[in-house]
Amino acid sequence: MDSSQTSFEQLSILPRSFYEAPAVEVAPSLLGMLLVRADGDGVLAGRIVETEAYHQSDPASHSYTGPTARTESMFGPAGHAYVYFIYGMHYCFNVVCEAEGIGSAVLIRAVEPLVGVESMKTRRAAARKRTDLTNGPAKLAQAFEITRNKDNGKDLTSSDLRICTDDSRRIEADRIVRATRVGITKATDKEWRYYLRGCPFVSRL
DNA sequence: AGAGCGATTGCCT
DNA sequence: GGCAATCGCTCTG
Repeated sequence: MDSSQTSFEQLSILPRSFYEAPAVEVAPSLLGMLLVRADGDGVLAGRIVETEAYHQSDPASHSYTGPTARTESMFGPAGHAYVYFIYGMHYCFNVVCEAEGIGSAVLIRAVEPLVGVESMKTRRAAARKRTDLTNGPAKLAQAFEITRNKDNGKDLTSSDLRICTDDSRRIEADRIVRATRVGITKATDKEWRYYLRGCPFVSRL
């Protein structure tokens, strides 16, 4: 897709009602939306191209065994961030879904880098190509400087970390691929991963 | 109190 | 394609 045509003056932040739905519905709806970090250091933006849904009834989900100190924000109100630390070195970013008290979220697995690419490169030393900048959950967290301390629990409708819509670019339903999730060992049969067909910024085909 | 593990990544063969 | 890195959280004793 041609990213240079994006007009950031037309962006509007997704309302909380967008997230107050089952994660399996929010996950494909998020494809094509823009993840934006806008703080004192400048603006970073990327188009969401790959997501995964997680739910309380799902053995692969962090919320499966009920709320803990680690997963508290996943049970919080919709439209907030759930950021977790994994493998001793990586952060992953989720958006919380459904009503407060229900452990439901969508993992953002990949975005197409659009704005602040040079800034992202300074944090992603291992990335040799633009497609390696944000094609994985921990990679995009590093590129957008998303950490648990800084961002866990943040309200995505009213903070420096936002998800916006760009109305002119609705994703056609036949461009969305549904597949099994990546990296999990339980409930591997569930097809709760969604990505844009043929998109080079997806973590894995 | 301590062992084991994980919604990953990058380097090596 | 295989595997080490690295540590907070969870579970067990």
